[in-house]
Amino acid sequence: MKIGELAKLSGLSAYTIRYYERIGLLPYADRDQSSQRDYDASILIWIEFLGRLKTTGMPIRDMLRYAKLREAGSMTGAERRELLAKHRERVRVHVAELQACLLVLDTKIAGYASSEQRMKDYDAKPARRRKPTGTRDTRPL
Amino acid sequence: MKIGELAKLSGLSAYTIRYYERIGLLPYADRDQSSQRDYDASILIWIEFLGRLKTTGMPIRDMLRYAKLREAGSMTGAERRELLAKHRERVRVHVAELQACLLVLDTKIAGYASSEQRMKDYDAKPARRRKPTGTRDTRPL
DNA sequence: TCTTGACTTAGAGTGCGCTCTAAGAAGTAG
DNA sequence: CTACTTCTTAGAGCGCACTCTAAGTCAAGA
Repeated sequence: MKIGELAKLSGLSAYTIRYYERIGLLPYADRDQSSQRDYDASILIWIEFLGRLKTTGMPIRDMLRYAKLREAGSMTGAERRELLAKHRERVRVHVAELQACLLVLDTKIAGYASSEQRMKDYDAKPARRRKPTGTRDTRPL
Repeated sequence: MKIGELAKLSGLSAYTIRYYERIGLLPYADRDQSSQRDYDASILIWIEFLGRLKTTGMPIRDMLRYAKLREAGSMTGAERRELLAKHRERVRVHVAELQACLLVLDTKIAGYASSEQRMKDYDAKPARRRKPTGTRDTRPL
């Protein structure tokens, strides 16, 4: 498989694939007789995993550390496990933060929605409006 | 409140506060007689909200759009609501992705843990080892 | 044969979000 | 008064992760 095809299958650009190889995130690829990269489909699994690390916000330098350990062989399993476990905890914390932010967003959006509702009420019957009693002020920021 | 104190209370650096003002994310602050910024505590609520937008991955240009709408007054409520609602959906999608990634990480970490266990077993009784039967190969990537 | 298009390399450029520098003014403690 | 800290500005610099350019090689199709 040439770099263009790998790009399509992996979702990375050919630029990015070469960049990843340059920095060591992807292993040096075999070249064909005209020194073009020739990939085995198995690389896709690794790229997919890198994508998950990236999605979860791992910086490239940490992925690189993982990649180096992986290349170093099976003796590095404990260290890799530790690296991933620490990362997992960070991701969990981040997910919890995001969920808290989602609650705030929900509240704010609901506030805007009720503002709009009050606007519509006002437009529909401007002479009949009265001080709201049971409804607290939900004017958004 | 001067910029240094606001920096402490908000968690932003004074550099960042000035930068945010420069680009329009924070309103132009009143200056005292010696032209130093003098803040009202109410700005903290806005900064906190910006922080949530940032945590959830909103780019500054979108925060800026929201800030401009906010400054433009209450007529922009519907547009702000829409902006936040779209953002909320993106965040929800992202959270779901992260949770999927967490499952993969869990599996991988469990794989390393069982590798280590097998290593220990091997070290403990190297003469008694046998082909695993009920246990599938959990060698991690 | 000619052209098209995908590939190669080293290295420059981009966009984001800060982060810091330089030079100077003003308030505060000893 | 002196020294120290905190502030002011405009603008330069940085780290990250790409993204692209330039100049050239190579193989396949009209």
